[in-house]
Amino acid sequence: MMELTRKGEYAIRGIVYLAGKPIEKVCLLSDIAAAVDVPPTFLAKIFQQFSKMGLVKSFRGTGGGFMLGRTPESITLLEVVEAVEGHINPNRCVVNPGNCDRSDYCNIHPIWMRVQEQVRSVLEGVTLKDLADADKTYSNT
Amino acid sequence: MMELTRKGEYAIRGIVYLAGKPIEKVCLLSDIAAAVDVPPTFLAKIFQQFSKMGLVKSFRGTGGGFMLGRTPESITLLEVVEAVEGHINPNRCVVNPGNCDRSDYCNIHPIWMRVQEQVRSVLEGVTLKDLADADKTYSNT
DNA sequence: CCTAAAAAGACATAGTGTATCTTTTTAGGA
DNA sequence: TCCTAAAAAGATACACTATGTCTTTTTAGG
Repeated sequence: MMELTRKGEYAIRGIVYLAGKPIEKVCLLSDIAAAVDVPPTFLAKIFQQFSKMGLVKSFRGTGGGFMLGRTPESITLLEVVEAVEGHINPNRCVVNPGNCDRSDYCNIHPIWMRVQEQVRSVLEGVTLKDLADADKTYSNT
Repeated sequence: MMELTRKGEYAIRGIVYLAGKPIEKVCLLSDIAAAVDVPPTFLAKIFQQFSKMGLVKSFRGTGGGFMLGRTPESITLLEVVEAVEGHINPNRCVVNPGNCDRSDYCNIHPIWMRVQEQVRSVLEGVTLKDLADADKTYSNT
Protein backbone atom coordinates (compact mmCIF):
# COMPACT_ATOMS: atom_id res chain seq x y z
CA MET A 1 0.00 0.00 0.00
CA MET A 2 0.89 3.64 -0.47
CA GLU A 3 3.68 3.04 -2.91
CA LEU A 4 5.08 5.70 -5.11
CA THR A 5 4.95 4.62 -8.75
CA ARG A 6 7.90 4.58 -11.13
CA LYS A 7 6.46 7.64 -12.69
CA GLY A 8 6.67 9.48 -9.39
CA GLU A 9 10.13 8.16 -8.79
CA TYR A 10 11.34 9.25 -12.21
CA ALA A 11 9.66 12.60 -11.84
CA ILE A 12 11.55 13.32 -8.65
CA ARG A 13 14.86 12.16 -10.06
CA GLY A 14 14.43 14.29 -13.14
CA ILE A 15 13.42 17.50 -11.47
CA VAL A 16 15.99 17.17 -8.70
CA TYR A 17 18.60 16.89 -11.42
CA LEU A 18 17.40 20.21 -12.83
CA ALA A 19 17.39 21.73 -9.37
CA GLY A 20 21.05 20.85 -9.03
CA LYS A 21 21.99 22.80 -12.15
CA PRO A 22 22.69 26.53 -12.24
CA ILE A 23 19.51 28.58 -12.38
CA GLU A 24 18.28 29.31 -15.93
CA LYS A 25 20.45 26.51 -17.30
CA VAL A 26 18.59 24.74 -20.11
CA CYS A 27 19.09 20.98 -20.24
CA LEU A 28 18.32 18.51 -22.98
CA LEU A 29 15.74 15.90 -22.12
CA SER A 30 18.06 13.24 -23.48
CA ASP A 31 20.83 14.37 -21.17
CA ILE A 32 18.59 14.42 -18.12
CA ALA A 33 17.20 11.00 -18.92
CA ALA A 34 20.66 9.55 -19.32
CA ALA A 35 21.93 11.16 -16.13
CA VAL A 36 19.12 9.93 -13.93
CA ASP A 37 18.66 6.62 -15.73
CA VAL A 38 15.08 6.96 -16.87
CA PRO A 39 13.60 5.97 -20.25
CA PRO A 40 13.70 9.21 -22.29
CA THR A 41 10.26 8.79 -23.80
CA PHE A 42 8.75 8.25 -20.39
CA LEU A 43 10.55 11.21 -18.91
CA ALA A 44 9.28 13.30 -21.79
CA LYS A 45 5.70 12.63 -20.73
CA ILE A 46 6.50 13.52 -17.16
CA PHE A 47 8.17 16.77 -18.08
CA GLN A 48 5.24 17.67 -20.28
CA GLN A 49 3.08 17.51 -17.19
CA PHE A 50 5.57 19.56 -15.22
CA SER A 51 5.62 22.11 -17.99
CA LYS A 52 1.86 22.56 -17.97
CA MET A 53 1.93 23.21 -14.26
CA GLY A 54 4.83 25.62 -14.46
CA LEU A 55 7.21 23.46 -12.46
CA VAL A 56 9.57 23.49 -15.42
CA LYS A 57 9.88 25.72 -18.46
CA SER A 58 10.34 24.12 -21.84
CA PHE A 59 11.89 25.44 -25.04
CA ARG A 60 11.36 23.82 -28.40
CA GLY A 61 13.58 23.63 -31.41
CA THR A 62 17.31 23.98 -31.71
CA GLY A 63 18.90 24.91 -28.43
CA GLY A 64 15.72 23.91 -26.67
CA GLY A 65 15.31 21.88 -23.53
CA PHE A 66 14.11 22.28 -19.97
CA MET A 67 14.89 24.44 -17.01
CA LEU A 68 13.29 24.76 -13.60
CA GLY A 69 10.17 26.94 -13.64
CA ARG A 70 10.74 28.45 -10.23
CA THR A 71 13.54 28.55 -7.70
CA PRO A 72 14.48 25.21 -6.14
CA GLU A 73 13.65 26.49 -2.66
CA SER A 74 10.12 27.38 -3.69
CA ILE A 75 9.20 23.95 -5.07
CA THR A 76 8.20 21.32 -2.55
CA LEU A 77 8.35 17.59 -2.90
CA LEU A 78 4.60 17.58 -2.39
CA GLU A 79 4.08 19.66 -5.51
CA VAL A 80 6.26 17.39 -7.56
CA VAL A 81 4.59 14.22 -6.38
CA GLU A 82 1.07 15.53 -6.75
CA ALA A 83 1.89 16.94 -10.18
CA VAL A 84 2.38 13.45 -11.56
CA GLU A 85 0.54 11.16 -9.17
CA GLY A 86 -2.50 13.32 -8.58
CA HIS A 87 -3.75 14.55 -5.27
CA ILE A 88 -2.77 12.36 -2.34
CA ASN A 89 -5.95 10.68 -1.27
CA PRO A 90 -5.95 7.58 0.90
CA ASN A 91 -9.65 7.63 1.52
CA ARG A 92 -12.39 6.03 -0.39
CA CYS A 93 -15.18 5.53 1.97
CA VAL A 94 -14.68 2.46 3.94
CA VAL A 95 -16.94 1.69 6.78
CA ASN A 96 -20.71 1.52 6.34
CA PRO A 97 -21.74 -0.08 3.05
CA GLY A 98 -21.46 2.13 0.01
CA ASN A 99 -22.20 5.53 1.40
CA CYS A 100 -19.24 7.83 1.38
CA ASP A 101 -21.55 10.60 0.28
CA ARG A 102 -23.38 10.54 3.56
CA SER A 103 -20.27 11.32 5.49
CA ASP A 104 -22.28 11.37 8.71
CA TYR A 105 -22.15 7.64 8.55
CA CYS A 106 -18.53 7.32 7.64
CA ASN A 107 -16.67 7.20 10.91
CA ILE A 108 -13.41 6.26 9.30
CA HIS A 109 -13.39 9.24 7.01
CA PRO A 110 -11.71 11.55 9.54
CA ILE A 111 -8.93 9.01 9.97
CA TRP A 112 -8.07 9.00 6.31
CA MET A 113 -8.16 12.75 6.43
CA ARG A 114 -5.54 12.70 9.13
CA VAL A 115 -3.39 10.30 7.15
CA GLN A 116 -3.63 12.57 4.15
CA GLU A 117 -2.70 15.64 6.18
CA GLN A 118 0.28 13.93 7.76
CA VAL A 119 1.67 12.71 4.47
CA ARG A 120 1.20 16.01 2.73
CA SER A 121 2.75 17.81 5.63
CA VAL A 122 5.93 15.74 5.49
CA LEU A 123 6.30 16.16 1.75
CA GLU A 124 5.55 19.85 1.95
CA GLY A 125 8.45 20.29 4.32
CA VAL A 126 11.03 19.29 1.74
CA THR A 127 12.13 21.50 -1.13
CA LEU A 128 14.04 20.69 -4.28
CA LYS A 129 16.89 22.75 -2.90
CA ASP A 130 17.14 20.43 0.09
CA LEU A 131 17.30 17.41 -2.17
CA ALA A 132 19.70 18.91 -4.69
CA ASP A 133 22.05 20.07 -1.94
CA ALA A 134 22.12 16.64 -0.38
CA ASP A 135 22.93 15.24 -3.81
CA LYS A 136 25.96 17.46 -4.15
CA THR A 137 27.30 16.42 -0.80
CA TYR A 138 27.75 12.92 -2.12
CA SER A 139 28.70 13.58 -5.71
CA ASN A 140 31.77 15.50 -4.55
CA THR A 141 33.48 12.39 -3.33
CA MET B 1 -1.40 7.99 -4.92
CA MET B 2 -1.63 6.19 -1.62
CA GLU B 3 -5.11 4.82 -2.16
CA LEU B 4 -6.52 2.02 -0.16
CA THR B 5 -7.68 -0.79 -2.44
CA ARG B 6 -11.14 -2.32 -2.44
CA LYS B 7 -9.67 -5.25 -0.65
CA GLY B 8 -8.54 -3.03 2.18
CA GLU B 9 -11.85 -1.26 2.22
CA TYR B 10 -13.79 -4.53 2.36
CA ALA B 11 -11.45 -5.90 4.99
CA ILE B 12 -12.13 -2.99 7.29
CA ARG B 13 -15.87 -3.10 6.74
CA GLY B 14 -15.95 -6.81 7.43
CA ILE B 15 -13.90 -6.84 10.57
CA VAL B 16 -15.53 -3.74 12.01
CA TYR B 17 -18.83 -5.53 11.59
CA LEU B 18 -17.49 -8.39 13.69
CA ALA B 19 -16.17 -5.95 16.25
CA GLY B 20 -19.66 -4.55 16.65
CA LYS B 21 -21.09 -7.92 17.58
CA PRO B 22 -21.06 -9.43 21.08
CA ILE B 23 -17.71 -11.00 21.91
CA GLU B 24 -17.49 -14.71 20.98
CA LYS B 25 -20.46 -14.36 18.66
CA VAL B 26 -19.89 -16.47 15.56
CA CYS B 27 -21.13 -14.93 12.32
CA LEU B 28 -21.70 -16.52 8.94
CA LEU B 29 -19.54 -15.19 6.16
CA SER B 30 -22.62 -14.85 3.99
CA ASP B 31 -24.31 -12.70 6.62
CA ILE B 32 -21.30 -10.46 7.05
CA ALA B 33 -20.90 -10.05 3.33
CA ALA B 34 -24.53 -9.11 2.92
CA ALA B 35 -24.46 -6.69 5.82
CA VAL B 36 -21.41 -4.78 4.66
CA ASP B 37 -22.17 -5.10 0.96
CA VAL B 38 -19.08 -6.98 -0.20
CA PRO B 39 -18.89 -9.88 -2.69
CA PRO B 40 -18.98 -12.99 -0.47
CA THR B 41 -16.28 -14.85 -2.38
CA PHE B 42 -13.96 -11.90 -2.11
CA LEU B 43 -14.64 -11.44 1.57
CA ALA B 44 -13.90 -15.13 2.06
CA LYS B 45 -10.37 -14.63 0.76
CA ILE B 46 -9.88 -11.65 3.02
CA PHE B 47 -11.10 -13.48 6.09
CA GLN B 48 -8.83 -16.39 5.28
CA GLN B 49 -5.92 -13.99 5.55
CA PHE B 50 -7.27 -12.59 8.78
CA SER B 51 -7.65 -16.09 10.12
CA LYS B 52 -4.04 -17.00 9.40
CA MET B 53 -2.90 -13.95 11.29
CA GLY B 54 -5.19 -14.56 14.22
CA LEU B 55 -7.23 -11.42 13.70
CA VAL B 56 -10.31 -13.60 13.39
CA LYS B 57 -11.06 -17.14 14.42
CA SER B 58 -12.84 -19.41 11.97
CA PHE B 59 -14.97 -22.49 12.51
CA ARG B 60 -15.80 -24.91 9.75
CA GLY B 61 -18.81 -27.08 9.21
CA THR B 62 -22.33 -26.73 10.49
CA GLY B 63 -22.64 -23.89 12.95
CA GLY B 64 -19.34 -22.53 11.71
CA GLY B 65 -18.42 -18.98 10.86
CA PHE B 66 -16.15 -16.23 12.08
CA MET B 67 -15.56 -14.31 15.26
CA LEU B 68 -13.00 -11.75 16.27
CA GLY B 69 -9.68 -13.31 17.26
CA ARG B 70 -8.89 -10.78 19.95
CA THR B 71 -10.74 -8.03 21.76
CA PRO B 72 -11.81 -5.09 19.61
CA GLU B 73 -9.75 -2.67 21.69
CA SER B 74 -6.57 -4.66 21.10
CA ILE B 75 -6.79 -4.67 17.29
CA THR B 76 -5.63 -1.53 15.54
CA LEU B 77 -6.59 -0.27 12.14
CA LEU B 78 -2.93 -0.56 11.21
CA GLU B 79 -2.96 -4.29 11.81
CA VAL B 80 -6.07 -4.74 9.73
CA VAL B 81 -4.77 -2.72 6.82
CA GLU B 82 -1.34 -4.28 6.82
CA ALA B 83 -2.84 -7.74 7.12
CA VAL B 84 -4.40 -7.44 3.70
CA GLU B 85 -2.41 -4.73 1.94
CA GLY B 86 1.00 -5.68 3.17
CA HIS B 87 3.41 -3.48 5.04
CA ILE B 88 2.93 0.23 4.40
CA ASN B 89 5.89 1.24 2.35
CA PRO B 90 5.95 4.46 0.34
CA ASN B 91 9.62 4.27 -0.48
CA ARG B 92 11.33 2.71 -3.38
CA CYS B 93 14.53 4.52 -3.87
CA VAL B 94 14.09 7.63 -5.76
CA VAL B 95 16.89 10.05 -6.13
CA ASN B 96 20.25 9.02 -7.56
CA PRO B 97 19.96 6.56 -10.43
CA GLY B 98 19.19 3.01 -9.44
CA ASN B 99 20.96 2.71 -6.14
CA CYS B 100 18.62 2.27 -3.26
CA ASP B 101 21.02 -0.30 -1.87
CA ARG B 102 23.71 2.26 -1.31
CA SER B 103 21.50 4.23 0.99
CA ASP B 104 24.31 6.73 1.56
CA TYR B 105 23.40 8.14 -1.77
CA CYS B 106 19.69 8.15 -1.31
CA ASN B 107 18.89 11.45 0.31
CA ILE B 108 15.17 11.05 -0.11
CA HIS B 109 15.07 7.77 1.73
CA PRO B 110 14.67 9.39 5.18
CA ILE B 111 11.72 11.35 3.90
CA TRP B 112 9.82 8.26 2.86
CA MET B 113 10.68 6.80 6.21
CA ARG B 114 9.01 9.73 7.90
CA VAL B 115 5.94 9.38 5.70
CA GLN B 116 5.72 5.75 6.60
CA GLU B 117 6.04 6.45 10.30
CA GLN B 118 3.40 9.13 10.24
CA VAL B 119 0.89 6.99 8.42
CA ARG B 120 1.46 3.98 10.60
CA SER B 121 1.21 6.12 13.67
CA VAL B 122 -2.20 7.47 12.71
CA LEU B 123 -3.58 4.04 11.89
CA GLU B 124 -2.10 2.55 15.01
CA GLY B 125 -4.02 5.05 17.10
CA VAL B 126 -7.39 3.68 16.07
CA THR B 127 -8.85 0.43 17.35
CA LEU B 128 -11.71 -1.67 16.11
CA LYS B 129 -13.58 -0.71 19.24
CA ASP B 130 -13.37 2.95 18.29
CA LEU B 131 -14.77 2.21 14.87
CA ALA B 132 -17.46 -0.16 16.04
CA ASP B 133 -18.62 2.26 18.72
CA ALA B 134 -18.89 5.08 16.23
CA ASP B 135 -20.94 2.76 14.03
CA LYS B 136 -23.43 2.15 16.78
CA THR B 137 -23.90 5.84 17.41
CA TYR B 138 -25.41 6.18 13.98
CA SER B 139 -27.21 2.91 13.61
CA ASN B 140 -29.35 3.80 16.65
CA THR B 141 -31.22 6.53 14.84
C1' DC C 1 14.51 25.18 -46.07
C1' DC C 2 16.91 21.99 -42.98
C1' DT C 3 17.71 20.41 -38.61
C1' DA C 4 16.99 20.14 -33.56
C1' DA C 5 14.00 19.52 -30.07
C1' DA C 6 9.74 19.25 -27.45
C1' DA C 7 4.41 18.28 -27.76
C1' DA C 8 0.85 15.29 -28.66
C1' DG C 9 -1.47 11.21 -29.46
C1' DA C 10 -1.86 6.38 -30.52
C1' DC C 11 -0.44 2.09 -29.35
C1' DA C 12 1.58 -2.21 -26.85
C1' DT C 13 2.59 -4.99 -22.90
C1' DA C 14 2.84 -6.56 -18.20
C1' DG C 15 1.28 -6.56 -13.84
C1' DT C 16 -2.08 -6.09 -10.31
C1' DG C 17 -6.60 -5.49 -8.56
C1' DT C 18 -11.11 -7.50 -8.53
C1' DA C 19 -13.87 -11.19 -8.64
C1' DT C 20 -15.80 -15.91 -9.51
C1' DC C 21 -15.93 -20.95 -9.62
C1' DT C 22 -14.78 -25.55 -8.35
C1' DT C 23 -12.96 -28.83 -5.36
C1' DT C 24 -11.49 -30.15 -0.84
C1' DT C 25 -11.55 -30.29 4.09
C1' DT C 26 -13.83 -30.03 8.48
C1' DA C 27 -17.59 -30.47 11.62
C1' DG C 28 -22.31 -31.28 13.34
C1' DG C 29 -26.71 -33.67 13.22
C1' DA C 30 -30.03 -37.32 11.63
C1' DT D 1 -22.53 -43.86 8.92
C1' DC D 2 -24.24 -40.56 5.80
C1' DC D 3 -25.88 -35.97 4.72
C1' DT D 4 -25.49 -31.25 5.00
C1' DA D 5 -23.34 -26.84 6.34
C1' DA D 6 -19.61 -24.11 6.15
C1' DA D 7 -14.87 -22.53 5.55
C1' DA D 8 -10.15 -23.49 3.01
C1' DA D 9 -7.68 -23.78 -0.99
C1' DG D 10 -6.56 -23.35 -5.63
C1' DA D 11 -7.46 -22.26 -10.45
C1' DT D 12 -9.21 -19.11 -13.49
C1' DA D 13 -11.10 -14.85 -15.80
C1' DC D 14 -11.39 -10.03 -16.67
C1' DA D 15 -10.50 -5.11 -16.37
C1' DC D 16 -7.75 -1.54 -15.29
C1' DT D 17 -3.56 0.84 -14.61
C1' DA D 18 1.27 1.25 -14.75
C1' DT D 19 4.95 1.27 -17.81
C1' DG D 20 6.94 2.18 -21.90
C1' DT D 21 7.42 2.90 -27.12
C1' DC D 22 6.46 4.84 -31.66
C1' DT D 23 4.98 8.13 -34.96
C1' DT D 24 3.51 12.53 -36.29
C1' DT D 25 3.17 17.35 -35.39
C1' DT D 26 4.63 21.76 -33.81
C1' DT D 27 8.09 25.16 -32.79
C1' DA D 28 12.40 27.46 -33.29
C1' DG D 29 17.20 28.40 -34.82
C1' DG D 30 20.83 28.56 -38.44
